[in-house]
Amino acid sequence: MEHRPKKVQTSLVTMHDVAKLAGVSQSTVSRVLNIGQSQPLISEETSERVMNAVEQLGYFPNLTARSLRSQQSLMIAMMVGNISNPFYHGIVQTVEEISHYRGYDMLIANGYKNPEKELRFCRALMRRPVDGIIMSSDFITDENIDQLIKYTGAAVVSMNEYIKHPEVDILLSSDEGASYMAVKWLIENKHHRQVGFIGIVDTHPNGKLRRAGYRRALEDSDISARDDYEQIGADYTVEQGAQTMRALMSLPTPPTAVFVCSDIMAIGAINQTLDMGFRIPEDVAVVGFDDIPAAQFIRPSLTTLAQFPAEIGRQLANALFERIEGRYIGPKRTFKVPLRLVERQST
Amino acid sequence: MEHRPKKVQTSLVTMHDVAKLAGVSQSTVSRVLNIGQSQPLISEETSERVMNAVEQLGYFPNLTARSLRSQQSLMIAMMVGNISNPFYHGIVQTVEEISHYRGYDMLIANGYKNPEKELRFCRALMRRPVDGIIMSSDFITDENIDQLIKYTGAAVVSMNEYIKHPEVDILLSSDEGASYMAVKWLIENKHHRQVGFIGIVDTHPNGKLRRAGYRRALEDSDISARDDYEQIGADYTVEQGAQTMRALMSLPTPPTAVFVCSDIMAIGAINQTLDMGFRIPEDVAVVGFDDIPAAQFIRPSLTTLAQFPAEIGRQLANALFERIEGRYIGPKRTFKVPLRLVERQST
DNA sequence: ATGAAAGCGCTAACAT
DNA sequence: ATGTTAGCGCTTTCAT
Repeated sequence: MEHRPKKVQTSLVTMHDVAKLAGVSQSTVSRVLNIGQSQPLISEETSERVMNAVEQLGYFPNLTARSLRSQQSLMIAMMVGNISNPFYHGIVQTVEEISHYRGYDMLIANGYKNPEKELRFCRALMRRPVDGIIMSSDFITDENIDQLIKYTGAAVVSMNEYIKHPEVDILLSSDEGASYMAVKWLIENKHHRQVGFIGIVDTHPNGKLRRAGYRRALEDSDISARDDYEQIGADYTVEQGAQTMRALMSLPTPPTAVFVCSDIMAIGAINQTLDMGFRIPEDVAVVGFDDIPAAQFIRPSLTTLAQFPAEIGRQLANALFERIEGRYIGPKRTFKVPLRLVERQST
Repeated sequence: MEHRPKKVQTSLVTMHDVAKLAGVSQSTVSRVLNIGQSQPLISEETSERVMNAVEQLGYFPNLTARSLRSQQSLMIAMMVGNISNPFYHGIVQTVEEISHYRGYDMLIANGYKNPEKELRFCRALMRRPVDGIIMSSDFITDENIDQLIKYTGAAVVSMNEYIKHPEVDILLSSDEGASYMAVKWLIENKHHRQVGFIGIVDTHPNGKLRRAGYRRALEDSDISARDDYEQIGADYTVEQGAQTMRALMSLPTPPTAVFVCSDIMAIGAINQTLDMGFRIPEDVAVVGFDDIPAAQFIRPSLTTLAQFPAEIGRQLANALFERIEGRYIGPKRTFKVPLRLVERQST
């Protein structure tokens, strides 16, 4: 932080240079360049002279100056949980595409389920106001968001149900419904009656929903839930998947199908099952959740609930830009994106 | 782009407000806040009064204004090939961490091997100057970079050998050396003499290096290269891996080991081999390149050459900040990061 | 040690 | 239709 050399350099060519070359005033140059925004009209001729000068000098407008003056940054910020989680890839890509299309750049940060990092993100945006914010957070509070909105005027969209701020749109995957669908499908289309479940501790909000869907599907099919068919892992890891599956398959009457609330755990479960000498799907069918890339690579490939990342990204970006551009002004909206079952070899 | 509502809102609290509350001039507030940078000294008392006012008003410095004035953005930009490529995850994370630590935010974009997108990235940075740029590009030319540097004064670091600009540091993985090491290891430690190779068309620069390493290892071991042992895929896909492996294993004397220049292809190759009734590693050993997450998940798990993403990120960020902060001023430097062989079940 | 003032490059209200 | 002018919030001379 110390030795920062003072850059004397400043923009090589400014509106002033363009104006001089074109023989007009600087504000005329601004008008020509920002045409269409309820500006007074510009004569064909000046407009052309200006554009020529722009071309000739290789002029680029300075967005920093523009932002300072117009209180509009042409930037959006996005915080994801962890960019190495494949779930975010399609979302980030779609948001990026839409943002670029609209002329916005994208600032990005990882939250890492770390309160410090998440707060740092907020603080960064208090100092460098952006026009819109998309976040997937675990610790950011409604008050943090409120401060952000009040101070910077940014539009905010969240991917987390726990955010209740009245001006923040929420976008969710329908985890409960998708789980219900998958389990129902195992029962009705694949004729399983002994369906096990591998979940995740309740501190993880999605875990609860996915388990709820599983239970509802059993109930709806008049299958009584068995405690020993519900295994709960400590975290989303291959090892936890293997361990919980071992418990399940060591039961006197092991399930004939298992719904696993995450692909990573499902992969651990599959490898464990094969190691124990069972066949998949003949002895036991396995369904995962997320459709990570590896789901197609493993053998047997994994039947799983796939997100629609592009759709999620599209809805996030749309909701955000509706607010940024003033096409929607109003209270919190909640959007749900469905999932689809991708049938592969494990069922 | 049309309906943008005019934000009248401006920073809620500015240096002026702080100054007024503290009973000092605005420039004094600035001095207090930017202490240490060859500023004249400030009296204990004023300093304290100012800090109190800052606290009391909840003041945040406006980085946009600061940037405009100081010609320093406290932002770095990073372009990766494709954020869904796991290769970049650790790199991005490390760069982010170091940047945040130094007080910089990170703008990000995907190049997608698309000339348009890559150019868009450059154009965006001409308008919104950042202090440093890290890029992994395929089409950006030395002239593009030169323009960027001349116009914005940004420091630039590249992950691509083809960039020859005299002020751009280059960071490379030692693909040739790593390939050599892996093949040599197959020959010497695993006693293979018939080692096949699955590569990628020469338009992909890494492909060339990985093949070169393979050939050099054979030569060094006095094994004559066989044309039919070298299969070249059209792209990095599971399908191409399977197809090329089928060709290899259909040979009258198939290789007893195959070095595949990418994990994705290696996974295709493994599944194909198993489908053909061969055992791995008993009939044929397989080594991949990259160590993507799925390499651990598949069965048999994949022996592969692993990048050191954190190390790559660290070196990229260090080189960049050395230039940004003026701790290094001078010509292009080239850094190499080694890889390591991760032995798993496929060998 | 502190204040006054200039100006970074731009937009927009106000003139003409 | 175009020019003049006043800032946006900050850093940094230049005074004192």
